[in-house]
Amino acid sequence: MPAETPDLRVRTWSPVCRAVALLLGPYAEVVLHDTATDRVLAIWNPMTTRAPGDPSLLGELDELDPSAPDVYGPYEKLLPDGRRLSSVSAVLRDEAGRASAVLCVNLDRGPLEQAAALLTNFAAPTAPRPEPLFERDWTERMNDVIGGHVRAQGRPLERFTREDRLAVLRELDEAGVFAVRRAVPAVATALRISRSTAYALLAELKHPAGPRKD
Amino acid sequence: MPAETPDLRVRTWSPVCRAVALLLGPYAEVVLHDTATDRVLAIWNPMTTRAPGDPSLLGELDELDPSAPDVYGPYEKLLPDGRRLSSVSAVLRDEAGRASAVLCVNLDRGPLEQAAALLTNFAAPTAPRPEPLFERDWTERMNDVIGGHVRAQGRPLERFTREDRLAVLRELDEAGVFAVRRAVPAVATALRISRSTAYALLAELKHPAGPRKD
DNA sequence: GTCCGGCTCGGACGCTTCGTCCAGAGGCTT
DNA sequence: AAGCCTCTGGACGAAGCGTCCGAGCCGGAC
Repeated sequence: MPAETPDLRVRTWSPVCRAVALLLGPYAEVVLHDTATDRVLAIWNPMTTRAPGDPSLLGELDELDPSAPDVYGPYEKLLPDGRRLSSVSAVLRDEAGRASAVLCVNLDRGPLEQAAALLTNFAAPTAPRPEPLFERDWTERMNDVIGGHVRAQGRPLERFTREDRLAVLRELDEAGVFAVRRAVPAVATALRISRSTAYALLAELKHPAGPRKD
Repeated sequence: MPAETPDLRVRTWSPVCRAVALLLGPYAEVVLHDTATDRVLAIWNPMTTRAPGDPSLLGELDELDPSAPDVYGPYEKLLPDGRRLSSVSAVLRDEAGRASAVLCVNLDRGPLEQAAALLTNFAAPTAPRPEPLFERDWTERMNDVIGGHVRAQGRPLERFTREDRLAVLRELDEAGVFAVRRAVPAVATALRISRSTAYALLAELKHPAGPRKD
């Protein structure tokens, strides 16, 4: 993606990144992270709006521990718009063996799962869903709830109605998500609304005597 | 399948049976049962060795009950060779409205399930999640952890040593409890220590190069 | 077109909570 | 007694929280 960058790491790994991005078509993004600054170095085929320079948000990969593995995953990630990703990460090292970057490949499993669901549901006996839905941290829960509504409404996040957002916030509130620090701004961002609007909608939930009319 | 039969029912329903058998390819069989004799009237695309005249083996469909539905299923059937079928049945009636035959369509779900498994397993996550983080009412969790240590140490809360408190705080921290608003003062109270001490101990956890000496 | 009501937005404000620091008060051992 | 360690309440700046306001952006009514 970047025209020409003076960064040696980008020049070194760019070909393989481009190749992977090309192979996995539109359903995978490839991200190169800077371990030192914890920011995005370069990104190919981005699925979100992340751009070089943005914070990476990937936890510390403990590259100081020599016994730590170089490759992680595949593990699951959830996007606010409901897409489910399979992600792998690799620690990239320079000639001296020092970790200098982290490569992440995020594959959208949505289309595959959709096809699989189509097949399993085709003429299937009406059976209860074996979905355990185990515990995750609140950020995952948030993406889960939002994604669930996206799928349920069949609407992309940008075309959510006011009621959709209210429903999402109600569910998250009942799940106790807003007891967590910094949860409100995070949810607002994920919902693509401003912090102000988020608080306004939340107030409306506790305060049904709002300006709403039916 | 049958060449020409004098049976009115077979002549009546044969076209739709042939059509369904054709549509569902090699993976479905269509069977027409005689309700009176409980025997196979005709069969298209058979998956087993059943032939016209064989006993139907289909359970009582209770066609005497006028409130019983006309269509059953889809329900699951198992074949001796392990194939899993999805089956639907329909009660067929003559002009007078009397049940005269039962149509069964048996679809082999095996190939579909195989394909579905292939898709779901493609690039599926194998690692759980690196984050064990928070969920469930944290106040309950807190009491749980503290109570566990009290029992494990056999010491009442007032006689806890510094290390005991450190251990409790470490466990709660790893459980992500302190991501919750107002959690630190609450834990401090529960541990019978001051807010200051709680923060001091927490700082010591993150900063093992503290004033501690051993 | 103009107006208007509803909604969202960013920015700003005051208040609460967070996390740190410090001086003092015990309680150990020596 | 002194020295050392730890806990404590109080105080502080920084950060986060929640509310409010004026400005823009529609979409419908006129």
